[in-house]
Amino acid sequence: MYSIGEFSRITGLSIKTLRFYHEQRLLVPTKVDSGTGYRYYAPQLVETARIITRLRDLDFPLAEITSILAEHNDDADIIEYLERHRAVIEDRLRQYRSVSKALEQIISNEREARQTMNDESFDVQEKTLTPILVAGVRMQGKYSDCGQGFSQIGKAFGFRICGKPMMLCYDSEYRETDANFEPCMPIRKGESVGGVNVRELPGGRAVTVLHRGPYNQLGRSYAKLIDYVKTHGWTIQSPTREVYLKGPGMIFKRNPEKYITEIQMLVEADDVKAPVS
Amino acid sequence: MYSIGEFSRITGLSIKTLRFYHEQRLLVPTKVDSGTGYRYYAPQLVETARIITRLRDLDFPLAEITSILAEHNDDADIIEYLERHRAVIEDRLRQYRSVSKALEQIISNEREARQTMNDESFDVQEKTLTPILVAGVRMQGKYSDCGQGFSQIGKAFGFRICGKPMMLCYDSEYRETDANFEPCMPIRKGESVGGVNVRELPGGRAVTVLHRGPYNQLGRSYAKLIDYVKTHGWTIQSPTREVYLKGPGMIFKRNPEKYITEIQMLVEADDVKAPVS
DNA sequence: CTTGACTATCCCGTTGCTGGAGGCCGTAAC
DNA sequence: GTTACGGCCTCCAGCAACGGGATAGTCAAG
Repeated sequence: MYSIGEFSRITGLSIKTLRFYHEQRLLVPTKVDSGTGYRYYAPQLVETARIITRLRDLDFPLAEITSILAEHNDDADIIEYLERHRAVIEDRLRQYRSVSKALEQIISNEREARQTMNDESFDVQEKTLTPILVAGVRMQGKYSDCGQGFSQIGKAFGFRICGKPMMLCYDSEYRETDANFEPCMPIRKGESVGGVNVRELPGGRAVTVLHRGPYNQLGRSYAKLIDYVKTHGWTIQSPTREVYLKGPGMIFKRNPEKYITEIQMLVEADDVKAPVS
Repeated sequence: MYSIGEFSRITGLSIKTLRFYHEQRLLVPTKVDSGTGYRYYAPQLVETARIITRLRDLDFPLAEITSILAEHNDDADIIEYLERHRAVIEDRLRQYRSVSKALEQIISNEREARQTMNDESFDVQEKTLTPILVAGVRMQGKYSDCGQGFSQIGKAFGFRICGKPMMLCYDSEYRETDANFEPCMPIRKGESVGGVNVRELPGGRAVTVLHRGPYNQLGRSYAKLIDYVKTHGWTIQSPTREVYLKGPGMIFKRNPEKYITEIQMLVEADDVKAPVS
C-alpha cells in the first residue's frame, strides 16, 4: 500500500490530480482511512494509473476513460472508442489547419505589401508584364459592386487563387454608373465555370504607378500615367488594370488613406511616330 | 442605437455573449440606461463586433483581442500578434498530429491482428518468406530482457519501423539464462548505428505456426513445429524467429492468454534424403 | 514535546461562454 | 383589472481538468 505522495512519485500524477481522479471515481484508492481520511493505493493500481496516463496522452476525456476502464481490458475491445476519438481529433486538426492557413495568408499578405512599400516608389514606372492566368467576372454597373464579383470568384476557385485581386477597366472614360469592368484574381489553374471566366491576360510593355489613398482619388494617379504615356507618344491598350495591393484588411477595415493600388496600362510603343511634345 | 437584441441579430453574437463581452470590457455598449440597465449599441460598434468575430474565428483569446483593439487599427500593425498566435496554433497542430498518428498506429495494429486471427489457423503452415530488412540488437542473457533491445531500436529508428517486433533465437536448445538472441524490428531503410545492427534477413522456404497464449508456453508450439519438420526430414536453419503479432497492448497490458506469436523456421528441404518416418 | 514532512478539505481561478431562476417594464388581449 | 407575452436585467451554476493557496489534522523522528 502506497500513500498518496508515494503513489504520485511512482505514477507521475500530481497529488492534486490523484485526489481529483478519486473524486471523479476514475482511480479510487484501495483504502481510505476512515479516521484521518488518508488515501492508500495498492500496487495493482499503478497499472491502472499507467493506462489512464496513456489514454490521457491520447487526449481522451476523463469520462470516456472511466467507461473504458469499467468495461474493457484489452486494446482490441476499445477500437471503436479509438476510432470515434480519432474522428474528434481529426476534426480539431482540420480546424486548426484552416486557422493556421488563414493566419499565414494574412501575414504573408501584409509582408508582401510592406515589401512593396519599401521597394517601390510612387513614380511612374515602365515594366514588362508577364502573361498571367486569371479568373474574372465581367460586370456592368457601379465600380463599388465589384465585391460581389470577387466573392463569386473566391467561392469558385478558393485555394487556387495565387495573387492579389485586380480589376480590368474596359471604359476609355470614367463612368460613375454603367461602367464596364471585370474583377478578377490570378489563379494557378482552372476552367471557366458558370459566370466565371478563366483566361490568360497578355503580357508586354506597360507603364504603372502606385496609388496611395482612397479609391475615389484614383483619378490623380490616372492623370500621372496618361500624361506620361502621352509625352512618349504611346497608345494605351484596353483594358487597363488596377491591382489592389493593399485594400481593406482581412481583419481591420483599415484607413483608406493607407490603401495602395497599382494601376497598369499596357502600351504600344509606336516607334514609327515621333513622341509628341 | 440598437438594443442588445437588435445588435445581436445584426452581429450574429448571442445576447449572452454580448453581455459577457461587456463585462470583459471587450465590447462596451455606447450607452447604458442608468434606470433600467438596458444596453444600447451605436452602429459603429457593428464594425468592432465584426473585427472581434474575425479574430475569434482565428482562435485569438479574448484578452489578446482586447489589447489588439485598444492599441491598433490596421492589419499591418498586428503582424507580431498574428505571428505569435500562429506559433501557438502550430504547436497545438503538432500535438494533435502526433496524437492522431498514435491513434492510427494502435488502430491499425489491432485491425491487422484481428485479420490475422480470422485468416490464419493455428496449424503448422508452409510458407515462403521474403527477405526483409531489419534493425536488431544482439543480446545475451534472459529472454525477458529483450524489452530493452526493443526500446533501443525504437529510439534509434522510430518512425522508420514498418512491421511487428520479432526475435531471432540463435540457441538450438532452450536456455533459461545466458540465452543468445536478438530482438529486431522490420524497418524501411537505415544504416547500422552504435549497437543497433541493420541487415537483411534472408527469405526462403519456411514452416510457421501461430501460438496463442503466454510466452512461457511457447514450448508446445515449438514442439509442433519441430515434429512437423522432422516428419519431412528437413533441416532447421538457425536462427529461428518469433514474430510478436499480438503481445501486451499499447494501452492495456492485455491478458497473456490472448497473446499471439508466430514462430518461423527456415528449413532446408534436403531432397536427397527420404523423409524419416 | 517539538519539528518538519505529509495529508486532508474547501474554495477560487482558469477559458468562453450557455442555461436557468427570478425580477422589472411596457404593451396588448381578454 | 388582470393576465400573458416579449424583451431586458442581474446573479448563480456549470462545463474540463486540473493548479494554487489557506487552514487544519497526522505521522515519524529526534
